[in-house]
Amino acid sequence: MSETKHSTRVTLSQIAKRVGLSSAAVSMALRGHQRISAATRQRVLEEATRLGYVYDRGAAKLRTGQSDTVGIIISDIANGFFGELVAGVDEVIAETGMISFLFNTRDDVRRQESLLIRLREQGVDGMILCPAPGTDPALLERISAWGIPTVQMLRCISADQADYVSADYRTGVEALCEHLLAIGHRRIAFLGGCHDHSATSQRLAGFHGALQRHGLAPAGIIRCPATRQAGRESIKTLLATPQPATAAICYNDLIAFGVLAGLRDAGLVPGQDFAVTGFDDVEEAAASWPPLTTAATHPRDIGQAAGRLLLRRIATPGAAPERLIIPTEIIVRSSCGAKTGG
Amino acid sequence: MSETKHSTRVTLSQIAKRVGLSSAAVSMALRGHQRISAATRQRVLEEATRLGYVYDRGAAKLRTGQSDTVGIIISDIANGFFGELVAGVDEVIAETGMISFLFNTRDDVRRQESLLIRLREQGVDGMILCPAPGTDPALLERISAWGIPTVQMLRCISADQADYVSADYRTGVEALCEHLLAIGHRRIAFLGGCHDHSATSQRLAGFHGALQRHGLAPAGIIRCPATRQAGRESIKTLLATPQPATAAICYNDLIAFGVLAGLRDAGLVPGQDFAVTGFDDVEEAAASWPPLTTAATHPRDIGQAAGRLLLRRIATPGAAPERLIIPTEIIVRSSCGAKTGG
DNA sequence: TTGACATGCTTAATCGTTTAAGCATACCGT
DNA sequence: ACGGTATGCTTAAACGATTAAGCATGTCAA
Repeated sequence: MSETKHSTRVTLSQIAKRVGLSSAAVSMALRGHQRISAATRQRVLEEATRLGYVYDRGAAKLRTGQSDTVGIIISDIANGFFGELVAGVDEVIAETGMISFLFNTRDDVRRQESLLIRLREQGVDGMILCPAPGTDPALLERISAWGIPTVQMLRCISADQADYVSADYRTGVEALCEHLLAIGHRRIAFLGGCHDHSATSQRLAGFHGALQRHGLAPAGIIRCPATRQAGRESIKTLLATPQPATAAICYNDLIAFGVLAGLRDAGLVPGQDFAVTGFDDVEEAAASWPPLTTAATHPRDIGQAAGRLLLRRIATPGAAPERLIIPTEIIVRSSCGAKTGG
Repeated sequence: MSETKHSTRVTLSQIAKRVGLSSAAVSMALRGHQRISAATRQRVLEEATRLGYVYDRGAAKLRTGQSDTVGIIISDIANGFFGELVAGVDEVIAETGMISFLFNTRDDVRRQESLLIRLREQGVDGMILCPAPGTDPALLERISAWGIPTVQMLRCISADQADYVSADYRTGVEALCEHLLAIGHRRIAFLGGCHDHSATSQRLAGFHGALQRHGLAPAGIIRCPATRQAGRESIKTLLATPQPATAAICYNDLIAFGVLAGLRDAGLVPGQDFAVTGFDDVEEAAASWPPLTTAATHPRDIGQAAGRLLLRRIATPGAAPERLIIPTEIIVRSSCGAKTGG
């Protein structure tokens, strides 16, 4: 309760002195090395807790080269979707006794760059990266030259050079589009995805694919940031066109929520006068007004998969890059509600 | 481009060898020590980048005892409110060249405990802690014995033992309650706050204070987790009571959103048949349906304040604990809309 | 009795950086 | 010419852990 002295760390050799051993023996005892007798081990453990010993991971890392630490770099913690994602990664990582540090680029490439440098200096054993839009295509080469095992998550710079885990954006958007077509819509727009990255282009591929199969053209593609506010403004722009769309497929749920608000601003009833779909199925989607038709992306599963892939990569750095696409399911709610006709 | 060798780190002494200096001189040169000539410094810098030198923070920490690292422990990254909060902390911390590691307890005390231990082993220079409900009251004593400067954020175990930054929950709820009273409500309930911690009790104090001033009693207090879903269910429980309330003050915006949905489930029009207020003013509050009356808590400001307080604490560990309460402002929107009468 | 081998430890080196102390050399005023 | 001081480095010892190699013992089979 009062034995600990401030400002001076308890070390292995202090324990060693008290129990009459070498610090090497103490180190082995604490880690359960089999060449140390059970009795000795017991004495060491007791003395360690008595003195208030704290393992110095920095010192250990210097010697072993392993930090038991991985970095997770994501673009936006404020987006609830990422909360689940990170929780998924963390479950898997924590199980092995490693710990995951979380960092937020806010989709700023410069910030991403400085975080990467910092992680490298810290000597993490691996990284999970959700690359910011505008990331230098050569980044993966650079990272691989650094020798840090890395998994790309949600967005990929190149799936040939590093592992990659994501949701099946293409098929998800395709299914949403098919649904809108099935209930009679012919003028469908796509909203969102302000930067070019894989997560955007895959969605657009699904969008175009579905339309082409029906011999239709997009009724508008408006790029905007993935925020509520941007969605709210985009829908106004869309409605101001000569022959406005009757339905919009949004980049994600956040934008869709904005669109719902924007429609009400314009005096329209979402789901009745205009159909809206989102993407991700965040918690709010079921409770919004009207409830949102969307594609569920299972962020926790994606996170877990990314974590497992990273662990595998750390264990066997040489293996060929893997690519894991987690299926999505569309969930029909009333935001795409009644068929509106043409 | 191809000079770097894998698996073998470039060190100070390698640079030293190439430029014909001691590793000590190289260390000083890289850090801009004034006793090293400009010419030497230049040569060292060039050789360092040529060899692809990477600073080893672990090794430096071992020697200096400083990690230039702080830990932020929060309860729920999935809550958008925390995103801003963390961004605020980070701005202030990053400015000094330090870096902040983010961790998520998910309001689990056991997880919080293991994170704290891990941060201690990592040797962070300081922590910002948003304690999980049910945290041992003796925790602050323990941490202070560890000698790690710590700032409590949003929730406090004890404001006498460590710095504390928070929003003015009491006054905020009081103002919301006064507003509801002013527009005619007499039966007002409080929803949310499932665990006992300061952030809950302060809100309840504001609630009771305002009611008592008008000689009224609460029309119900329902405890529930701070989630949309919980809000949606709580309002049903509330409406099922004999003489149901006509207005509800919710613990935070998330719960309020749930309540809005729950009211619609019950066939009521929120803001017209029943008044609802939230807390925090998250982005969604302005765009929800109906827009939410709430108290703005300025999470970014709180984060910045916490960051600054931590820096001060690291600089002067001996100073008396500070307590900083950031004011809130109520924002009236239509969710508490028309006076409903009694 | 002897060699082989297992057991339970110790010794000493090492990871990469920082820093106090020391040591030349040059420069300056007197 | 001489003490004093500033400049620009070097030497060597840390920081706290891990680990390869070594060294006493004890045990056991032949």
